[in-house]
Amino acid sequence: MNQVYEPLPVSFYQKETLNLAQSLLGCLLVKETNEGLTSGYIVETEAYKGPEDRAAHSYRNRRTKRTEVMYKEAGRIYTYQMHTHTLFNVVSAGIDEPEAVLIRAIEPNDGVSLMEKRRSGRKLRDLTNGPGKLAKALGITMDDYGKPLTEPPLYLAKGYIPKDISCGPRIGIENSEEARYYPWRFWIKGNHYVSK
DNA sequence: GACATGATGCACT
DNA sequence: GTGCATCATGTCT
Repeated sequence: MNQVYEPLPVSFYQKETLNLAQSLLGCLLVKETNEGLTSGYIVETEAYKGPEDRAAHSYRNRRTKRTEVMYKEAGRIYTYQMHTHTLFNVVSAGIDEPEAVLIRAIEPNDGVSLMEKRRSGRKLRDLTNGPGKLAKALGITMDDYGKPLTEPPLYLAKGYIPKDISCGPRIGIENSEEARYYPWRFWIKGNHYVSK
């Protein structure tokens, strides 16, 4: 299949994690598979900041097989399994700085019918408005773990500049004590496809 | 090897 | 709003 979008360069990812989490909003997330090309504009993200962030997998520098890619350079893919779902993160910060940005929701763009098929015929709005949902809709799996986001089959491309960004506490980390209140979740204000 | 846990989603009330 | 399926991963033994 021909590549129809130009991947963003690695320099795009080389910024402070909270900054990157906001910069990702409006970018086009593209996945190419044998079944076809699917894409969506990122509308919701969450930043996870390394050793001091109680909610991060890399809290207290916990370096395991799962978190290993977080210690690599920015712009790599960090996927992991949660219950029966795959969640997709963008690795941020420098070498040995285990930070990442979770992509929580996208706005469907290309390949909507394929995404509907992968999501058992659910309606447009329910296709990609959650981290597990968008991974399934785009066909993101653990096979993508550790690969660079700067080339197919999974990459980011230029999208649009969001008009207005909101922030608030992250979702689903109630057991993370003080970290549960950090306003490190970002979304495009008023967007129809934000998860909550 | 055994066991506890969860950055979720879905069905149900 | 509440309950729970379900399994990879991490930790302890």
